[in-house]
Amino acid sequence: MLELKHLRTIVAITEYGSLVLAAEKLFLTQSALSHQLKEIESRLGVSLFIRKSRPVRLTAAGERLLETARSVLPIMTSTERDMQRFAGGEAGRLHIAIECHSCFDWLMPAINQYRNHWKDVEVDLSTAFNFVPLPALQKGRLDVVITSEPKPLNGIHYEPLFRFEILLAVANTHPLTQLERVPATALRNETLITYPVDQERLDIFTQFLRPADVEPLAIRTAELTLMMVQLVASGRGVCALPNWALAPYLQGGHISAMSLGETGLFSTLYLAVREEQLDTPYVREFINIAKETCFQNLEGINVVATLH
Amino acid sequence: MLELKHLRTIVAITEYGSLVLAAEKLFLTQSALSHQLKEIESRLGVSLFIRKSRPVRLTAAGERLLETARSVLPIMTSTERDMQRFAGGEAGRLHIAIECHSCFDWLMPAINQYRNHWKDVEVDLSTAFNFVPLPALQKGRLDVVITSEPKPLNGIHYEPLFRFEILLAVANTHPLTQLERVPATALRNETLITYPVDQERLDIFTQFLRPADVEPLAIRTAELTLMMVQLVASGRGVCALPNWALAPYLQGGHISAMSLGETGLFSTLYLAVREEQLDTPYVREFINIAKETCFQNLEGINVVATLH
DNA sequence: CGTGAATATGAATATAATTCATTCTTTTAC
DNA sequence: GTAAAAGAATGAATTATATTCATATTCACG
Repeated sequence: MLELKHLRTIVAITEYGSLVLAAEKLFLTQSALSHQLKEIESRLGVSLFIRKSRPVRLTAAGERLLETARSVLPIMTSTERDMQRFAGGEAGRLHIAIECHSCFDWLMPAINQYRNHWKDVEVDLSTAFNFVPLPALQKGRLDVVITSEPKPLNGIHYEPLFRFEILLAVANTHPLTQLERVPATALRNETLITYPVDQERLDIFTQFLRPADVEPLAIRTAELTLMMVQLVASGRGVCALPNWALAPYLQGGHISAMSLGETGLFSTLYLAVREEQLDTPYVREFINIAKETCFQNLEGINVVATLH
Repeated sequence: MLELKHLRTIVAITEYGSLVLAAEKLFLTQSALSHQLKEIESRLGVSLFIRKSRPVRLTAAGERLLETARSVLPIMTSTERDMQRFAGGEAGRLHIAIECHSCFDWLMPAINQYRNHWKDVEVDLSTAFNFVPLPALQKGRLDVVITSEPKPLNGIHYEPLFRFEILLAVANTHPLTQLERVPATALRNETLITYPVDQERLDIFTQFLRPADVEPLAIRTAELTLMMVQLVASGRGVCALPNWALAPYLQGGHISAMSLGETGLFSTLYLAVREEQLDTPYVREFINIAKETCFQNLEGINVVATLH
């Protein structure tokens, strides 16, 4: 019934005091305004202006409508401004999911830095361990997925972040430290400590143990990298971790990192986004910051990583 | 650009989860809604819903728009409800002007009583002594005028309230109290006390002194009836007042009230409104309450009034 | 991978808004 | 008080916008 058009009309007429002037400001003819006013007055069953006087004056009902206009129109203006932000890619939603558990370590600082510059972007990070993140990305429930398995999917773009080696962490006192490289078979006698996620998602299984048809002696899980490292240090098992996740703990001297297999077990981390979002400024910028942060975190790590 | 229609659409779609259902609730076809949505999305340059999923889900921009809808639509609803009140004559404006100075005495209680039952009517009382009230009534700047001169005017209805006598108040000790009735000429030797308004508006001049071509010895003014009475009581002049205004002061025994001229000076008080408003409930009711209040105030006064 | 339900699309139609040309009303200035 | 000027209202014609109908396309789910 009532439309914003009418509110704008009411405001213009009261502000300029005549239909002629108001019409001009609204880029309409006086006739259009007169028709419009007549129409809404008859629909509402009230008269809004007293035209017998110049400048035209509001009736009581008109005053009430003006009051509404004054509270509603600014809201609409600011809404439209926000829409422009969304349209211009300055504002948006960034629901991020990580498949790779240790990614927290470098992603959190990246997100914090990003937030400082993109206040109008609603960032949300979920550890997507109980749903499949890539279809969710496709359907728009997610906006960014950090993954090491770039399954080709319609409309999904994978941005490579960095290549890293998955190393086996063992206690310094462990007999395995005597070897140059660790073969899959060596794990038959070890307790393997992993994050509490599906084995499908762990490269150590999919890329290393399964191809060699090896099962470790036992498997136990830990939530945090630190916990895993402590378990390893106290000789209760071994664990496979990305070089960059392991690096800080190697200084302590309690654990060693060793390459897996003949060639080492390597993987690449990708940042997946929908192709349509690739040129959106706020997404583009997130990708840039993510990459930068990776480089900073990886500086000097490769050296450590190849040590054991 | 944005219209309320769009806000209503957003709300309906999020509420019902599909265009089909939402369209039904909005009394539109699914096609209409799809076109509308597409249109506004392209105008804003953002997409508002993700249609690839069922139920359809809001994008970040859509969320923002929904937030606006939730704050704006209730305002509009309550505005429309108020418009209905205005249309139904339950709400309105009652700017009242009194030409007759002593009318305060009975009008104030009337207004107070009226206000209790008509909360949505904005009542305003102005003592219109520096502008001509009837043209203002015609043009809608006023809504009610209390006057004793029912000048026939286009579109103005005069509702008679009551007939009253204008009496001359004199001190009990005054020689005039010896006369049966006071002729105009008797005022040649008197100081006449009046309200501080134009003589045109005072019946004592227009109906009594001027026709007899008499000017009083002196004229002085007082704002309030009480002050006039006190001046009269202390012998500093005489004054002409409506019988009902004078009545309360006659008990005191310091002043007397006397008829003017051979037949007495009578006048009728009218309540003037615009004809178009005559059937509006809130105006009609004001007229009724005004009349009732008059009757109550006048009960028993006629007796006193004819005394001196 | 097919089926049913939902959404999108294009052309036709219906509705609503706007303009043009003119008349009626109010204000102002003489 | 009246005429001129400015503003507002009106009606018909026009234009723009919204809606529908018929149909194609897409998506969810088995």
